[in-house]
Amino acid sequence: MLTPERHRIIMQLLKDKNVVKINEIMELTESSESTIRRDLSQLEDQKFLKRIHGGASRLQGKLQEPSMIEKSSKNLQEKRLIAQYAASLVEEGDCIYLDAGSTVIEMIEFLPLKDIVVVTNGLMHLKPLLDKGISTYLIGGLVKQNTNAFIGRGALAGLDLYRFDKCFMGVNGIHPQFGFTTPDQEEAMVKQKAIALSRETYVLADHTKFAEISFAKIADIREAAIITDVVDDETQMQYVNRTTIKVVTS
Amino acid sequence: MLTPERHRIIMQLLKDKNVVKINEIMELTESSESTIRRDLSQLEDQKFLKRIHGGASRLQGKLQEPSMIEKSSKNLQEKRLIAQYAASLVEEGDCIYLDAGSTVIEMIEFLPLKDIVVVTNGLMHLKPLLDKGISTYLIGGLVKQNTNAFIGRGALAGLDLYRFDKCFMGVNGIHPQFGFTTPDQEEAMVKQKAIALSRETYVLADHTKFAEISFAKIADIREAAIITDVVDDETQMQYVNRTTIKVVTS
DNA sequence: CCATAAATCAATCATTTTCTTTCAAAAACA
DNA sequence: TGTTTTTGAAAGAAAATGATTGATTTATGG
Repeated sequence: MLTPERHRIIMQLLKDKNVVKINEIMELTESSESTIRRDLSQLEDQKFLKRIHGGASRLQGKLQEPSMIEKSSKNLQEKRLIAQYAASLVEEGDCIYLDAGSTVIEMIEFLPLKDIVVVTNGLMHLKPLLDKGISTYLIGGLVKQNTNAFIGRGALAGLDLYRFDKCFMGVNGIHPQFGFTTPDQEEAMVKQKAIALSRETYVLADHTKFAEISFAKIADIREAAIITDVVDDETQMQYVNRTTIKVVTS
Repeated sequence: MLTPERHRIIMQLLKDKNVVKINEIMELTESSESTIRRDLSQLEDQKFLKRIHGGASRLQGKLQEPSMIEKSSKNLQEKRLIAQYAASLVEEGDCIYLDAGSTVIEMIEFLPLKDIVVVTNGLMHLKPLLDKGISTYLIGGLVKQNTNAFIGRGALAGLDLYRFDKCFMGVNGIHPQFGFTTPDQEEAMVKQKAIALSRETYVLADHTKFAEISFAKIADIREAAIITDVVDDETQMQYVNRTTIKVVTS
Protein backbone atom coordinates (compact mmCIF):
# COMPACT_ATOMS: atom_id res chain seq x y z
CA MET A 1 0.00 0.00 0.00
CA LEU A 2 1.28 3.42 -0.96
CA THR A 3 2.17 5.98 1.64
CA PRO A 4 -0.42 8.65 0.80
CA GLU A 5 -3.12 6.07 0.85
CA ARG A 6 -2.20 5.00 4.35
CA HIS A 7 -2.11 8.61 5.40
CA ARG A 8 -5.55 9.14 3.98
CA ILE A 9 -6.90 6.17 5.90
CA ILE A 10 -5.33 7.35 9.12
CA MET A 11 -6.85 10.80 8.76
CA GLN A 12 -10.18 9.28 7.91
CA LEU A 13 -10.07 7.15 11.03
CA LEU A 14 -9.19 10.17 13.08
CA LYS A 15 -12.08 12.13 11.66
CA ASP A 16 -14.42 9.38 12.74
CA LYS A 17 -13.02 8.53 16.12
CA ASN A 18 -10.87 11.37 17.44
CA VAL A 19 -8.32 8.83 18.66
CA VAL A 20 -6.88 5.87 16.86
CA LYS A 21 -4.64 3.03 18.04
CA ILE A 22 -1.64 1.87 16.13
CA ASN A 23 -2.93 -1.69 16.13
CA GLU A 24 -6.09 -0.66 14.37
CA ILE A 25 -4.16 1.06 11.63
CA MET A 26 -1.80 -1.87 11.29
CA GLU A 27 -4.68 -4.21 10.80
CA LEU A 28 -6.55 -1.99 8.42
CA THR A 29 -3.60 -1.12 6.24
CA GLU A 30 -1.82 -4.46 6.55
CA SER A 31 1.41 -2.69 7.36
CA SER A 32 3.98 -3.22 10.07
CA GLU A 33 4.21 -1.30 13.30
CA SER A 34 7.34 0.50 12.19
CA THR A 35 5.66 1.77 9.07
CA ILE A 36 2.69 3.09 10.94
CA ARG A 37 4.93 4.81 13.46
CA ARG A 38 6.78 6.50 10.68
CA ASP A 39 3.46 7.56 9.16
CA LEU A 40 2.31 9.04 12.42
CA SER A 41 5.59 10.90 12.83
CA GLN A 42 5.29 12.41 9.40
CA LEU A 43 1.69 13.37 9.87
CA GLU A 44 2.54 14.94 13.19
CA ASP A 45 5.33 16.95 11.59
CA GLN A 46 2.82 18.23 9.10
CA LYS A 47 0.51 19.19 11.97
CA PHE A 48 -2.18 16.84 10.81
CA LEU A 49 -2.45 15.02 14.12
CA LYS A 50 -0.91 14.65 17.55
CA ARG A 51 0.82 11.50 18.56
CA ILE A 52 -0.16 9.97 21.86
CA HIS A 53 0.96 6.87 23.66
CA GLY A 54 -0.51 3.98 21.73
CA GLY A 55 -1.60 5.88 18.68
CA ALA A 56 -2.65 9.33 17.62
CA SER A 57 -5.33 11.87 18.32
CA ARG A 58 -6.89 14.53 16.24
CA LEU A 59 -5.64 17.98 17.05
CA GLN A 60 -8.45 20.30 17.84
CA GLY A 61 -8.60 24.03 17.90
CA LYS A 62 -7.57 24.83 14.38
CA LEU A 63 -10.25 23.12 12.43
CA GLN A 64 -12.93 22.21 14.87
CA GLU A 65 -15.25 19.58 13.54
CA PRO A 66 -18.90 20.47 13.62
CA SER A 67 -19.68 16.93 14.71
CA MET A 68 -18.69 17.74 18.27
CA ILE A 69 -20.38 21.10 18.44
CA GLU A 70 -23.79 20.25 17.16
CA LYS A 71 -24.14 17.43 19.63
CA SER A 72 -26.30 19.63 21.83
CA SER A 73 -29.70 18.53 20.66
CA LYS A 74 -31.12 15.71 22.70
CA ASN A 75 -32.88 14.03 19.85
CA LEU A 76 -29.85 14.20 17.66
CA GLN A 77 -27.73 12.55 20.28
CA GLU A 78 -30.25 9.74 20.47
CA LYS A 79 -30.22 9.31 16.74
CA ARG A 80 -26.48 9.22 16.63
CA LEU A 81 -26.31 6.48 19.21
CA ILE A 82 -28.81 4.43 17.30
CA ALA A 83 -26.95 5.10 14.10
CA GLN A 84 -23.64 4.21 15.65
CA TYR A 85 -24.94 0.91 16.87
CA ALA A 86 -26.48 0.14 13.51
CA ALA A 87 -23.20 0.89 11.77
CA SER A 88 -21.40 -1.50 14.07
CA LEU A 89 -23.48 -4.31 12.64
CA VAL A 90 -21.93 -3.87 9.24
CA GLU A 91 -19.21 -6.41 8.57
CA GLU A 92 -16.43 -6.62 6.07
CA GLY A 93 -17.63 -7.74 2.69
CA ASP A 94 -21.22 -6.76 3.34
CA CYS A 95 -23.45 -5.31 0.70
CA ILE A 96 -25.90 -3.07 2.51
CA TYR A 97 -28.91 -0.99 1.60
CA LEU A 98 -29.30 2.41 3.23
CA ASP A 99 -32.79 3.78 3.10
CA ALA A 100 -33.33 7.49 2.63
CA GLY A 101 -34.00 9.27 5.90
CA SER A 102 -32.41 11.42 8.52
CA THR A 103 -31.63 8.71 11.03
CA VAL A 104 -30.03 6.42 8.51
CA ILE A 105 -27.85 9.24 7.20
CA GLU A 106 -26.22 9.48 10.60
CA MET A 107 -24.96 5.93 10.15
CA ILE A 108 -22.59 6.88 7.41
CA GLU A 109 -19.91 8.49 9.49
CA PHE A 110 -19.73 5.39 11.67
CA LEU A 111 -19.51 2.91 8.83
CA PRO A 112 -16.35 0.82 8.70
CA LEU A 113 -13.92 1.82 5.98
CA LYS A 114 -13.30 -1.68 4.83
CA ASP A 115 -14.58 -3.59 1.91
CA ILE A 116 -18.28 -2.79 1.78
CA VAL A 117 -20.71 -1.86 -0.94
CA VAL A 118 -23.58 0.51 -0.28
CA VAL A 119 -26.75 0.85 -2.30
CA THR A 120 -29.12 3.66 -1.42
CA ASN A 121 -32.15 5.57 -2.59
CA GLY A 122 -31.18 8.63 -0.58
CA LEU A 123 -29.73 11.49 -2.50
CA MET A 124 -28.46 13.16 0.64
CA HIS A 125 -26.47 10.07 1.53
CA LEU A 126 -24.34 10.29 -1.53
CA LYS A 127 -21.83 12.95 -0.66
CA PRO A 128 -20.88 11.65 2.79
CA LEU A 129 -20.57 8.15 1.38
CA LEU A 130 -18.31 9.24 -1.42
CA ASP A 131 -16.28 11.37 0.95
CA LYS A 132 -15.53 8.27 2.95
CA GLY A 133 -14.40 6.49 -0.17
CA ILE A 134 -17.13 3.88 -0.04
CA SER A 135 -18.23 2.48 -3.37
CA THR A 136 -21.80 3.59 -3.71
CA TYR A 137 -24.70 2.74 -5.96
CA LEU A 138 -27.83 4.83 -6.30
CA ILE A 139 -30.93 3.05 -7.46
CA GLY A 140 -32.35 5.82 -9.62
CA GLY A 141 -35.95 6.74 -10.30
CA LEU A 142 -38.08 9.79 -9.80
CA VAL A 143 -36.67 12.30 -7.35
CA LYS A 144 -39.17 13.11 -4.66
CA GLN A 145 -38.83 16.79 -3.96
CA ASN A 146 -39.05 17.20 -0.22
CA THR A 147 -37.28 14.06 0.99
CA ASN A 148 -34.73 13.76 -1.83
CA ALA A 149 -35.52 10.08 -2.07
CA PHE A 150 -35.87 8.07 -5.23
CA ILE A 151 -39.23 6.47 -5.76
CA GLY A 152 -41.42 5.06 -8.48
CA ARG A 153 -41.00 2.47 -11.15
CA GLY A 154 -37.40 3.41 -11.81
CA ALA A 155 -36.47 3.01 -8.17
CA LEU A 156 -38.11 -0.38 -7.93
CA ALA A 157 -36.44 -1.57 -11.09
CA GLY A 158 -33.08 -0.22 -9.96
CA LEU A 159 -33.46 -1.95 -6.63
CA ASP A 160 -34.17 -5.24 -8.29
CA LEU A 161 -30.65 -5.35 -9.69
CA TYR A 162 -29.22 -6.03 -6.27
CA ARG A 163 -29.45 -8.31 -3.25
CA PHE A 164 -28.39 -7.19 0.21
CA ASP A 165 -26.87 -8.70 3.29
CA LYS A 166 -28.34 -6.03 5.50
CA CYS A 167 -30.92 -3.33 5.09
CA PHE A 168 -31.12 -0.24 7.31
CA MET A 169 -34.36 1.64 7.25
CA GLY A 170 -36.19 4.57 8.75
CA VAL A 171 -39.92 4.55 9.31
CA ASN A 172 -42.49 6.99 10.62
CA GLY A 173 -44.68 4.69 12.67
CA ILE A 174 -44.24 1.47 14.59
CA HIS A 175 -47.31 -0.30 15.87
CA PRO A 176 -47.87 -3.92 16.95
CA GLN A 177 -50.97 -4.29 14.87
CA PHE A 178 -50.37 -1.96 11.93
CA GLY A 179 -46.67 -2.65 11.54
CA PHE A 180 -44.20 -0.19 10.10
CA THR A 181 -45.75 2.76 8.31
CA THR A 182 -44.70 5.86 6.41
CA PRO A 183 -46.68 8.75 4.90
CA ASP A 184 -45.82 8.25 1.25
CA GLN A 185 -47.19 5.27 -0.56
CA GLU A 186 -44.50 5.35 -3.19
CA GLU A 187 -41.76 5.39 -0.62
CA ALA A 188 -43.43 2.52 1.15
CA MET A 189 -43.20 0.45 -1.99
CA VAL A 190 -39.49 1.07 -2.24
CA LYS A 191 -38.96 0.19 1.40
CA GLN A 192 -41.04 -2.92 0.99
CA LYS A 193 -38.99 -4.12 -1.90
CA ALA A 194 -35.72 -3.34 -0.14
CA ILE A 195 -36.80 -5.50 2.77
CA ALA A 196 -37.71 -8.31 0.42
CA LEU A 197 -34.26 -8.18 -1.16
CA SER A 198 -32.33 -8.24 2.12
CA ARG A 199 -31.29 -11.12 4.31
CA GLU A 200 -31.69 -8.98 7.44
CA THR A 201 -33.53 -5.73 7.98
CA TYR A 202 -32.96 -3.23 10.77
CA VAL A 203 -35.35 -0.41 11.48
CA LEU A 204 -33.74 2.59 13.13
CA ALA A 205 -36.26 4.32 15.37
CA ASP A 206 -36.04 6.70 18.25
CA HIS A 207 -38.80 6.84 20.83
CA THR A 208 -40.98 9.26 18.87
CA LYS A 209 -41.82 6.57 16.35
CA PHE A 210 -43.52 4.15 18.69
CA ALA A 211 -47.29 3.90 18.82
CA GLU A 212 -47.48 6.04 15.73
CA ILE A 213 -49.43 5.03 12.68
CA SER A 214 -48.80 6.61 9.33
CA PHE A 215 -50.62 6.16 6.05
CA ALA A 216 -48.81 3.54 4.03
CA LYS A 217 -47.86 0.19 5.46
CA ILE A 218 -44.37 -1.07 4.78
CA ALA A 219 -44.23 -4.38 6.59
CA ASP A 220 -45.35 -6.25 9.66
CA ILE A 221 -43.48 -5.60 12.81
CA ARG A 222 -41.94 -9.05 12.88
CA GLU A 223 -40.28 -8.59 9.51
CA ALA A 224 -37.47 -6.44 10.82
CA ALA A 225 -35.30 -5.99 13.87
CA ILE A 226 -35.77 -2.62 15.57
CA ILE A 227 -32.83 -0.63 16.83
CA THR A 228 -34.03 1.90 19.36
CA ASP A 229 -33.05 3.68 22.51
CA VAL A 230 -35.98 3.31 24.85
CA VAL A 231 -37.79 0.20 25.94
CA ASP A 232 -38.97 1.44 29.28
CA ASP A 233 -42.45 0.65 30.36
CA GLU A 234 -44.99 -1.96 29.55
CA THR A 235 -46.85 0.36 27.24
CA GLN A 236 -43.87 0.63 25.02
CA MET A 237 -43.04 -3.04 25.23
CA GLN A 238 -46.04 -4.00 23.19
CA TYR A 239 -44.75 -2.02 20.26
CA VAL A 240 -41.43 -3.72 19.98
CA ASN A 241 -40.75 -7.15 18.59
CA ARG A 242 -38.60 -9.93 19.91
CA THR A 243 -35.62 -8.85 17.86
CA THR A 244 -35.63 -5.31 19.15
CA ILE A 245 -32.22 -4.03 20.15
CA LYS A 246 -31.98 -1.37 22.79
CA VAL A 247 -29.06 0.95 22.47
CA VAL A 248 -27.82 2.17 25.81
CA THR A 249 -28.27 5.90 26.04
CA SER A 250 -26.41 8.21 28.37
CA MET B 1 0.65 2.04 -27.44
CA LEU B 2 1.08 5.73 -28.24
CA THR B 3 2.40 8.16 -25.70
CA PRO B 4 -0.63 10.49 -25.50
CA GLU B 5 -2.87 7.51 -25.08
CA ARG B 6 -0.85 6.23 -22.16
CA HIS B 7 -0.93 9.69 -20.64
CA ARG B 8 -4.66 9.80 -21.02
CA ILE B 9 -5.03 6.42 -19.35
CA ILE B 10 -2.84 7.48 -16.48
CA MET B 11 -4.82 10.64 -15.92
CA GLN B 12 -8.01 8.65 -16.17
CA LEU B 13 -6.84 6.25 -13.49
CA LEU B 14 -5.86 9.15 -11.29
CA LYS B 15 -9.22 10.77 -11.69
CA ASP B 16 -10.89 7.62 -10.47
CA LYS B 17 -8.52 6.59 -7.74
CA ASN B 18 -6.49 9.51 -6.40
CA VAL B 19 -3.40 7.31 -6.29
CA VAL B 20 -2.12 4.88 -8.83
CA LYS B 21 0.71 2.37 -8.69
CA ILE B 22 3.24 1.97 -11.44
CA ASN B 23 2.49 -1.74 -11.65
CA GLU B 24 -1.14 -1.06 -12.40
CA ILE B 25 -0.27 1.24 -15.25
CA MET B 26 2.29 -1.20 -16.60
CA GLU B 27 -0.27 -3.93 -16.66
CA LEU B 28 -3.00 -1.82 -18.16
CA THR B 29 -0.90 -0.26 -20.87
CA GLU B 30 1.35 -3.26 -21.50
CA SER B 31 4.36 -1.02 -21.35
CA SER B 32 7.64 -1.37 -19.54
CA GLU B 33 8.49 0.18 -16.21
CA SER B 34 10.88 2.64 -17.83
CA THR B 35 8.24 3.93 -20.16
CA ILE B 36 5.77 4.50 -17.41
CA ARG B 37 8.37 6.29 -15.34
CA ARG B 38 9.10 8.58 -18.22
CA ASP B 39 5.40 9.22 -18.64
CA LEU B 40 5.03 10.09 -15.00
CA SER B 41 8.01 12.43 -15.14
CA GLN B 42 6.58 14.26 -18.11
CA LEU B 43 3.14 14.52 -16.60
CA GLU B 44 4.66 15.83 -13.42
CA ASP B 45 6.60 18.47 -15.35
CA GLN B 46 3.34 19.57 -16.90
CA LYS B 47 1.82 19.79 -13.43
CA PHE B 48 -0.73 17.13 -14.19
CA LEU B 49 0.17 14.93 -11.25
CA LYS B 50 2.61 14.45 -8.42
CA ARG B 51 4.99 11.57 -8.39
CA ILE B 52 5.21 9.57 -5.23
CA HIS B 53 7.24 6.57 -4.27
CA GLY B 54 5.56 3.68 -6.01
CA GLY B 55 3.43 5.62 -8.42
CA ALA B 56 1.66 8.94 -8.67
CA SER B 57 -1.01 10.88 -6.91
CA ARG B 58 -3.27 13.50 -8.24
CA LEU B 59 -2.49 16.97 -7.13
CA GLN B 60 -5.26 18.65 -5.33
CA GLY B 61 -5.90 22.03 -3.87
CA LYS B 62 -4.32 24.79 -5.88
CA LEU B 63 -4.17 23.27 -9.31
CA GLN B 64 -7.37 21.32 -9.40
CA GLU B 65 -7.91 18.87 -12.22
CA PRO B 66 -8.68 20.58 -15.49
CA SER B 67 -11.63 18.32 -16.20
CA MET B 68 -14.40 19.96 -14.26
CA ILE B 69 -13.12 23.21 -12.85
CA GLU B 70 -10.98 24.72 -15.53
CA LYS B 71 -13.40 23.58 -18.16
CA SER B 72 -16.31 25.26 -16.53
CA SER B 73 -14.80 28.72 -16.56
CA LYS B 74 -12.73 28.76 -19.68
CA ASN B 75 -15.10 28.41 -22.57
CA LEU B 76 -18.09 29.28 -20.52
CA GLN B 77 -19.52 31.88 -22.84
CA GLU B 78 -19.21 29.59 -25.82
CA LYS B 79 -20.79 26.80 -23.95
CA ARG B 80 -23.68 28.90 -22.79
CA LEU B 81 -24.55 29.89 -26.34
CA ILE B 82 -24.47 26.30 -27.44
CA ALA B 83 -26.49 25.28 -24.42
CA GLN B 84 -29.03 28.00 -25.00
CA TYR B 85 -29.60 26.90 -28.55
CA ALA B 86 -29.88 23.27 -27.53
CA ALA B 87 -32.47 24.15 -24.92
CA SER B 88 -34.52 25.97 -27.53
CA LEU B 89 -34.99 22.67 -29.34
CA VAL B 90 -36.95 21.23 -26.46
CA GLU B 91 -40.69 21.30 -27.11
CA GLU B 92 -43.70 20.97 -24.92
CA GLY B 93 -44.44 17.38 -23.99
CA ASP B 94 -40.93 16.21 -24.75
CA CYS B 95 -39.19 13.56 -22.74
CA ILE B 96 -35.51 14.34 -22.96
CA TYR B 97 -32.30 12.77 -21.80
CA LEU B 98 -29.56 14.99 -20.43
CA ASP B 99 -26.15 13.42 -20.40
CA ALA B 100 -23.74 14.16 -17.57
CA GLY B 101 -21.21 16.82 -18.46
CA SER B 102 -20.38 20.43 -18.02
CA THR B 103 -21.79 21.66 -21.32
CA VAL B 104 -25.10 19.92 -20.95
CA ILE B 105 -25.54 21.27 -17.44
CA GLU B 106 -25.63 24.76 -18.86
CA MET B 107 -28.75 23.83 -20.79
CA ILE B 108 -30.84 23.54 -17.70
CA GLU B 109 -31.33 27.22 -16.99
CA PHE B 110 -32.57 27.75 -20.53
CA LEU B 111 -35.01 24.86 -20.54
CA PRO B 112 -38.67 25.76 -21.02
CA LEU B 113 -40.72 25.45 -17.87
CA LYS B 114 -43.52 23.69 -19.63
CA ASP B 115 -44.62 20.15 -19.55
CA ILE B 116 -41.38 18.24 -20.02
CA VAL B 117 -39.81 15.22 -18.38
CA VAL B 118 -36.08 14.97 -17.94
CA VAL B 119 -34.05 11.84 -17.42
CA THR B 120 -30.37 12.18 -16.62
CA ASN B 121 -27.30 10.32 -15.41
CA GLY B 122 -25.69 13.48 -14.09
CA LEU B 123 -25.80 14.01 -10.41
CA MET B 124 -24.85 17.64 -10.73
CA HIS B 125 -27.85 18.25 -12.93
CA LEU B 126 -30.28 17.30 -10.27
CA LYS B 127 -30.40 20.35 -8.09
CA PRO B 128 -30.82 22.92 -10.86
CA LEU B 129 -33.49 20.76 -12.46
CA LEU B 130 -35.44 20.41 -9.25
CA ASP B 131 -35.03 24.10 -8.53
CA LYS B 132 -36.74 24.82 -11.80
CA GLY B 133 -39.55 22.50 -10.83
CA ILE B 134 -38.95 20.07 -13.67
CA SER B 135 -39.93 16.51 -12.96
CA THR B 136 -36.67 14.64 -13.05
CA TYR B 137 -35.64 11.02 -13.17
CA LEU B 138 -32.16 9.81 -12.36
CA ILE B 139 -31.13 6.53 -13.90
CA GLY B 140 -29.13 5.20 -10.96
CA GLY B 141 -26.07 2.99 -10.96
CA LEU B 142 -22.55 3.27 -9.67
CA VAL B 143 -21.50 6.81 -8.85
CA LYS B 144 -18.30 7.69 -10.64
CA GLN B 145 -16.27 9.71 -8.21
CA ASN B 146 -14.96 12.59 -10.20
CA THR B 147 -17.53 13.31 -12.84
CA ASN B 148 -20.51 12.54 -10.62
CA ALA B 149 -22.02 10.51 -13.41
CA PHE B 150 -23.83 7.24 -13.07
CA ILE B 151 -22.31 4.32 -14.92
CA GLY B 152 -22.28 0.55 -14.96
CA ARG B 153 -24.90 -2.11 -15.10
CA GLY B 154 -27.32 -0.19 -12.91
CA ALA B 155 -27.15 2.85 -15.16
CA LEU B 156 -27.77 0.81 -18.28
CA ALA B 157 -30.69 -0.98 -16.70
CA GLY B 158 -32.14 2.26 -15.39
CA LEU B 159 -31.85 3.82 -18.80
CA ASP B 160 -33.68 0.96 -20.40
CA LEU B 161 -36.84 1.90 -18.55
CA TYR B 162 -37.32 4.96 -20.72
CA ARG B 163 -37.54 6.16 -24.31
CA PHE B 164 -36.65 9.68 -25.30
CA ASP B 165 -37.74 12.23 -27.82
CA LYS B 166 -34.43 14.01 -27.69
CA CYS B 167 -31.04 13.26 -26.22
CA PHE B 168 -28.46 15.94 -25.41
CA MET B 169 -24.94 14.76 -25.00
CA GLY B 170 -21.41 15.91 -24.33
CA VAL B 171 -18.39 14.19 -25.82
CA ASN B 172 -14.64 14.61 -25.61
CA GLY B 173 -13.66 13.97 -29.20
CA ILE B 174 -15.25 14.37 -32.60
CA HIS B 175 -13.52 12.88 -35.60
CA PRO B 176 -14.82 11.97 -39.07
CA GLN B 177 -13.28 8.54 -38.96
CA PHE B 178 -13.31 7.64 -35.27
CA GLY B 179 -16.65 9.22 -34.46
CA PHE B 180 -17.59 10.52 -31.03
CA THR B 181 -15.25 9.46 -28.26
CA THR B 182 -14.88 9.90 -24.51
CA PRO B 183 -12.18 8.81 -22.06
CA ASP B 184 -14.20 6.42 -19.94
CA GLN B 185 -15.37 3.20 -21.42
CA GLU B 186 -18.19 2.82 -18.92
CA GLU B 187 -19.49 6.27 -19.64
CA ALA B 188 -19.31 5.52 -23.33
CA MET B 189 -21.62 2.57 -22.85
CA VAL B 190 -24.18 4.73 -21.13
CA LYS B 191 -24.01 7.36 -23.84
CA GLN B 192 -24.30 4.68 -26.48
CA LYS B 193 -27.43 3.30 -24.96
CA ALA B 194 -28.97 6.73 -24.49
CA ILE B 195 -28.50 7.42 -28.18
CA ALA B 196 -30.13 4.13 -29.06
CA LEU B 197 -33.15 4.99 -26.94
CA SER B 198 -33.65 8.45 -28.43
CA ARG B 199 -35.43 9.56 -31.55
CA GLU B 200 -32.96 12.41 -32.04
CA THR B 201 -29.55 12.99 -30.57
CA TYR B 202 -27.72 16.28 -30.28
CA VAL B 203 -24.05 16.49 -29.40
CA LEU B 204 -23.05 19.74 -27.74
CA ALA B 205 -19.47 20.56 -28.64
CA ASP B 206 -17.37 23.67 -28.58
CA HIS B 207 -14.42 24.02 -30.92
CA THR B 208 -11.97 22.23 -28.62
CA LYS B 209 -13.66 18.93 -29.27
CA PHE B 210 -13.05 18.76 -33.00
CA ALA B 211 -10.27 16.60 -34.40
CA GLU B 212 -9.86 15.11 -30.95
CA ILE B 213 -9.86 11.40 -30.36
CA SER B 214 -10.45 9.99 -26.92
CA PHE B 215 -10.27 6.39 -25.75
CA ALA B 216 -13.74 4.94 -25.94
CA LYS B 217 -15.96 5.22 -28.99
CA ILE B 218 -19.56 6.23 -28.45
CA ALA B 219 -21.02 6.34 -31.93
CA ASP B 220 -20.31 7.22 -35.53
CA ILE B 221 -20.41 10.84 -36.42
CA ARG B 222 -23.55 10.46 -38.52
CA GLU B 223 -25.57 9.13 -35.62
CA ALA B 224 -26.08 12.50 -34.01
CA ALA B 225 -26.54 16.12 -34.90
CA ILE B 226 -23.76 18.37 -33.64
CA ILE B 227 -24.45 21.73 -32.07
CA THR B 228 -21.34 23.83 -32.14
CA ASP B 229 -20.09 27.36 -32.45
CA VAL B 230 -17.43 27.34 -35.11
CA VAL B 231 -17.53 25.96 -38.62
CA ASP B 232 -14.96 28.19 -40.14
CA ASP B 233 -12.50 26.72 -42.52
CA GLU B 234 -12.37 23.66 -44.66
CA THR B 235 -10.23 21.82 -42.15
CA GLN B 236 -12.97 21.98 -39.61
CA MET B 237 -15.68 21.16 -42.11
CA GLN B 238 -14.48 17.62 -42.47
CA TYR B 239 -15.17 16.97 -38.85
CA VAL B 240 -18.78 17.98 -38.87
CA ASN B 241 -21.65 16.05 -40.32
CA ARG B 242 -24.49 17.20 -42.50
CA THR B 243 -26.77 17.82 -39.56
CA THR B 244 -24.35 20.09 -37.77
CA ILE B 245 -25.90 23.25 -36.42
CA LYS B 246 -23.78 26.31 -36.05
CA VAL B 247 -24.76 28.59 -33.25
CA VAL B 248 -24.09 32.20 -34.02
CA THR B 249 -21.47 33.43 -31.61
CA SER B 250 -21.67 37.10 -30.72
C1' DC C 1 3.78 4.13 47.79
C1' DC C 2 7.03 1.09 45.29
C1' DA C 3 8.19 -2.84 42.42
C1' DT C 4 7.23 -5.56 38.77
C1' DA C 5 5.06 -6.77 34.42
C1' DA C 6 3.22 -5.37 30.16
C1' DA C 7 2.93 -2.37 26.59
C1' DT C 8 4.77 1.15 23.76
C1' DC C 9 8.49 3.64 21.97
C1' DA C 10 12.80 5.29 19.29
C1' DA C 11 16.80 3.74 17.02
C1' DT C 12 19.14 0.68 14.17
C1' DC C 13 19.97 -2.64 10.48
C1' DA C 14 19.07 -5.98 6.84
C1' DT C 15 15.95 -6.72 3.20
C1' DT C 16 12.95 -5.53 -0.26
C1' DT C 17 11.11 -2.32 -3.38
C1' DT C 18 11.44 1.53 -6.15
C1' DC C 19 14.27 5.26 -8.55
C1' DT C 20 17.59 7.31 -11.54
C1' DT C 21 20.87 6.93 -14.94
C1' DT C 22 22.82 4.96 -18.78
C1' DC C 23 23.00 2.47 -23.01
C1' DA C 24 21.64 -0.22 -26.87
C1' DA C 25 17.85 -2.00 -29.66
C1' DA C 26 13.64 -1.00 -32.00
C1' DA C 27 10.52 2.01 -34.25
C1' DA C 28 9.22 6.15 -36.60
C1' DC C 29 10.63 9.70 -39.67
C1' DA C 30 12.60 12.09 -43.49
C1' DT D 1 19.62 5.31 -46.32
C1' DG D 2 20.75 8.10 -42.08
C1' DT D 3 18.63 10.52 -38.26
C1' DT D 4 15.66 11.19 -34.51
C1' DT D 5 12.49 9.43 -31.20
C1' DT D 6 10.81 5.97 -28.44
C1' DT D 7 11.39 2.00 -25.96
C1' DG D 8 13.15 -1.69 -22.80
C1' DA D 9 16.79 -3.54 -20.01
C1' DA D 10 20.45 -3.26 -16.53
C1' DA D 11 23.20 -1.48 -12.61
C1' DG D 12 23.93 1.15 -8.83
C1' DA D 13 21.63 4.63 -5.73
C1' DA D 14 17.83 5.85 -2.91
C1' DA D 15 13.77 5.04 -0.38
C1' DA D 16 10.56 2.35 2.11
C1' DT D 17 9.70 -1.49 4.84
C1' DG D 18 9.76 -4.97 8.60
C1' DA D 19 12.15 -7.07 12.35
C1' DT D 20 14.98 -6.50 16.40
C1' DT D 21 17.05 -4.23 20.13
C1' DG D 22 17.01 -1.96 24.43
C1' DA D 23 14.98 2.20 26.58
C1' DT D 24 10.79 4.42 28.21
C1' DT D 25 6.22 4.74 29.54
C1' DT D 26 1.95 2.92 31.42
C1' DA D 27 -0.61 -0.47 33.96
C1' DT D 28 -1.03 -3.77 37.79
C1' DG D 29 -0.57 -5.84 42.30
C1' DG D 30 0.98 -5.67 46.67
